Parts: sequence; C-alpha cells; structure tokens
Amino acid sequence: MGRSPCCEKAHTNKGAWTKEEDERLIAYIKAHGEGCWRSLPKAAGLLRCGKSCRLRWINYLRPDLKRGNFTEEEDELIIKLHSLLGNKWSLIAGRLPGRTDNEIKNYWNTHIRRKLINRGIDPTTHRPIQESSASQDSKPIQLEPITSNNTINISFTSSSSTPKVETFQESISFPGKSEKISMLTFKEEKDERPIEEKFPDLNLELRISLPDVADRRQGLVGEGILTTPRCFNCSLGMINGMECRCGRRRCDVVGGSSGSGNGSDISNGFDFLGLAKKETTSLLGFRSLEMK
DNA sequence: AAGGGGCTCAACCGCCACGCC
DNA sequence: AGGCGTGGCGGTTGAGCCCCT
Repeated sequence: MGRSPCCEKAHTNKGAWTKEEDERLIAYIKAHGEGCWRSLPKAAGLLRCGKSCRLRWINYLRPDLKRGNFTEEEDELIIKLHSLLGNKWSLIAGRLPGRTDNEIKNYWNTHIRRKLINRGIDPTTHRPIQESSASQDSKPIQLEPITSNNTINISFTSSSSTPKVETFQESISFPGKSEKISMLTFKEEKDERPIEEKFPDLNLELRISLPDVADRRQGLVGEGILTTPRCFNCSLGMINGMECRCGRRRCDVVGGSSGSGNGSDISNGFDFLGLAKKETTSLLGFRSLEMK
C-alpha cells in the first residue's frame, strides 16, 4: 500500500493557476486567514489540492513579496548564507524579507551557481574548485562570537582540540536592516578526522539582535491581512508556542511569513535560525547544522 | 522564418517533522 | 507508544520564453 494522496487528485486542477483561481484564493485568505490548507480549497471553491493553494499563496500571492531582480547585496548575502547553511532555502529566505525559499532556490540554481563557478568556486563546498575537487582537507567553520548590538554571534568552540588554523573575519550585512553577521572562518591543516571527532564537545550557539520587522508588520496591517499587529515571535513564524506574546495560534494566523520560522529575539536568546523548535533555548540541534 | 537548444521559474512530488488523539 | 493527519521543506519537472544559427 502506498501513501494516501494528500487530496482527491481526480477532482483537482493542476498546472498553472488562472486569474480567477488567484482571486478566489486571495479573497478567501483575506477573509479567513492562512492555515488549514486541507480544507481551504473546498471552502474557497477551488478545485485545487491544499498544498497547491499553500504554494501559490506563499510563493506568488502573498502581499509582502518583493518581486523583481535580486540586488548585488542580496546575491552576496545568499552566497554567504548558503556557505553557512547549505541548501536550507527556507532558512536563507527567512533572512531575505520578501523573498521565498522557492525563489531563492531557483535563483541559486540558475544564476548564483554559475556565478560561483565562473569565479572558480565550487557552489557546493564554497571552496576553490581545484582545492575542492582535490581534497576535503579544509572546512570553513565559524568560531568565536563577536559581540555587539546589531550583530549575529556565531560561536564554534572546542576546549579539547586546537587545530592549526588560518583565520578570516567576515561580515554579512542584511539589506535594509541594521544587523549583520560577523564571523571568523578558519581552515584546518590536513586533518582528516570527522568534525565530531575533532570537536567532541562542540558548542554551537547562534544569536541575533532584534531585526527591524516593523515595516513588514505595518504593511500587513495596512493591507488588512493582519487584523492586529503580531508579536515578534509570531512574525518570525514561532506562532505555536510559549514564545508567542500576542496569543496568536496556528490557524489564527492571518497573512505573514513564508512559514519558515526564522529569526530570533536576543532578549530571550532564541536561535536566530529558528532551528530549536521545541526547546526554546539558543542551542542548535546538531542535525540542523549538518554539513553537506 | 524556422527550429533547436538553453534558460527561467511556477508548480508538483515525495519525504519528513510535528501535533493530536 | 504509536498511528494518523497536516504542514513544511528540498529536489525535480516541464511549459513557455529567449537567443542563436
């Protein structure tokens, strides 16, 4: 027995959305809010799968989407975030207001990959292509916090291993935001041991200062998409937990983020990538930072 | 003008995580 | 604890467009 289909495929439309379908979906979400995607198509009078409705809304119809070309700043930010996170498109999208994971994924595959290859950089490993293909002897790793306001601190410390390293300091700025990531990168020298073995008591900590979300929230309220301003945690997608300060809950959410709960609140010590879903600590799960 | 190849990006598919019962 | 339903994510596909010959 295979998996049961997510919806009754025999009675659903597929392929490109028509203008009328778009209008129906927008009207329904404006009236009733996002969420409960499975029942939405029927309620909205759409012959579409709930997933398809969700995708259409998130990737195309949301009012806070930024259409148009990526800027050079956004390019560089995507590259740096990708070097840090790998193909975690939703996390990357969470740091680019108005951009969707699908959009960034497409843009990466069509533009940035080629751009990096032209620069002689392997788009997967972010290392020079010759070096990358020759060996796996150096891994870019971020370490040691650079603490100040408006800065993401990324710590990577080990008390028991002291590899010989070259260090680089790098900053990632966020377009239209005051925050930036500062990090040091080091290259290890010919150490073939797996990362867990090299850093047995690995301590990963990600924090970020309060991003400026007022403009986005204001826009949604102005559009009539949000009935009340959401608390910061809700605006980051952390809608369903103790973090919520405005009482909003899943299915009570109207409009909002791409659904990828990213971001942080430095005052509470949330992980800036929204990776610690259950445990609201600032420590990241190791799986979330797995290196590809 | 035609057609073939490459590119773009919206949409789909399958899997996984999480919450609820 | 485990099954089920649902939402979310990343990889892939394919229609439409563009450019070159």
